[in-house]
Amino acid sequence: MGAIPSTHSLSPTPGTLADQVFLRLREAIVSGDLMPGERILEPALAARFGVSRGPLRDALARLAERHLIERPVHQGARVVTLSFPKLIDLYHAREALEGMACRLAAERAPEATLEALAALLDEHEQGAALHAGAAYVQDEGDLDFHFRIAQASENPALIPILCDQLYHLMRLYRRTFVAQGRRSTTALREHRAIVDAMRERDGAFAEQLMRRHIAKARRNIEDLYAAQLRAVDTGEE
Amino acid sequence: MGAIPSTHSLSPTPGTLADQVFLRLREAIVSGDLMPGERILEPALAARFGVSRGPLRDALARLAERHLIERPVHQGARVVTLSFPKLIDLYHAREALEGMACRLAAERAPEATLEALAALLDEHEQGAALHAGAAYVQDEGDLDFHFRIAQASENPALIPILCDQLYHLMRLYRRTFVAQGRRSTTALREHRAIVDAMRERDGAFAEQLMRRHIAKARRNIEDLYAAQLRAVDTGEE
DNA sequence: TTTTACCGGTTTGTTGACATTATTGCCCAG
DNA sequence: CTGGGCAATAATGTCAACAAACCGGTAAAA
Repeated sequence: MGAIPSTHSLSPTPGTLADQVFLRLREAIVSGDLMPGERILEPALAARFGVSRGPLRDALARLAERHLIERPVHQGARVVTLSFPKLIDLYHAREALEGMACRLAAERAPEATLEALAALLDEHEQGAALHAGAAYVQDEGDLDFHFRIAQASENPALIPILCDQLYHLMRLYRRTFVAQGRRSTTALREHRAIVDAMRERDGAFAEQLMRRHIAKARRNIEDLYAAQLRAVDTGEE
Repeated sequence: MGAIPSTHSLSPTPGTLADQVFLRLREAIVSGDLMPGERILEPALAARFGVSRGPLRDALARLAERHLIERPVHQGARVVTLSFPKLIDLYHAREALEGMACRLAAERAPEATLEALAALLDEHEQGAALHAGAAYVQDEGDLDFHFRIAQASENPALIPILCDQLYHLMRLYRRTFVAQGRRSTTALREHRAIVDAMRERDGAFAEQLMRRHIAKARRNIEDLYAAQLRAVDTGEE
């Protein structure tokens, strides 16, 4: 459920080799198969993917452009290293971009798209009722919701930034900073309010709701992190 | 004055060959040396830059990731084609991102940075008085102002998007859609108001002012474009 | 006359090999 | 025993050559 339907599942010719390597490598990074900070050896990876270093380097150049890897000169490539401040920075960017995406979607998106969004929230509600506490699928569902709103904005300047860059970084961070506990039910309510505003075509209000929603999530993470720091500071380990 | 101080002008080793080709090629595209929509022949460009196709393809992969060129499979690379709707989309993205950058800069940036911003506006005022009507330097100055605010946000998620992606696309569009007439003096006043709010550390207000400033510029362009369309429609040519 | 198939030339995507640079292990001095 | 310098090793950046795919023109067929 969810994930990225960007490639329309064309099996015979998924494009060039470099494209395939790019996709597989990105998935390997985001899914945690390659750990953050881990060194990437070109010969080893090329052999693992069964291609030469040419297409691999092409893919590495693209991934570096999307900040999923870092490539200091003559020192090879490393998976990007994560940090809490960077995660907070990400949330600030999301607040601005997804707020605007929400406004544009509310103003422009066809009725059917907004209906589909509402239907998606129904699914999430049932999913939450069924296997309650399955934080992973909840998180994926949350990202899926935001992902679809970005696409509904129909703004080709916003969509790539959100869907091709920030979205994957978020998935990477979620795997690492597992924190963010029981916010799913209240988050679902906020999602409802956002979609309601969009269906009323109130772009300004929808933007405000989305921004508050993301800011709330950010503050939640900041609090959890601060508490964690305090526990480590005063306590054991 | 102006331009991008990203590379700290290190003459001996400006990095790898691919880096140099990337920078030169980006400049060639943004400066109009390579026209929008123009096909890019790899052997020809490689010869022109005096390198092999390897580093060139590396640079092409990066430029494609930044949406400065398009690379359909097996059909070579073309400089991105411009359109008026895309420009409007850009302005929406800028409104969101630069608004947030402005808020963060107002809250975080050191006092000296804000003073430097005010000083920059003084320069712009004198420049406008001196060679009044030199639209080119005014535009460059305007971009420089926005560029510096992005950096003052100190948010490594926002800065690359604005400074490495949108900024260069803006330069490219300004060369093509030359319109935007006498908005420089009123724009300068708006810049002043923004910096004033920042110096008062009023992040929310600074964000609002920046967003209105960019939205105003967008509407100005939209009006000019609509008028231009009407003239073509009813008139000659 | 228009459409379609073909074919040569060109370009791209890919590969393997070469030179330069960083990293690792080792040896020796302190 | 520890730390610094040095050589061997391995990796990166780059280049030139190969194979598959596209483009244009030509000619045959409807």
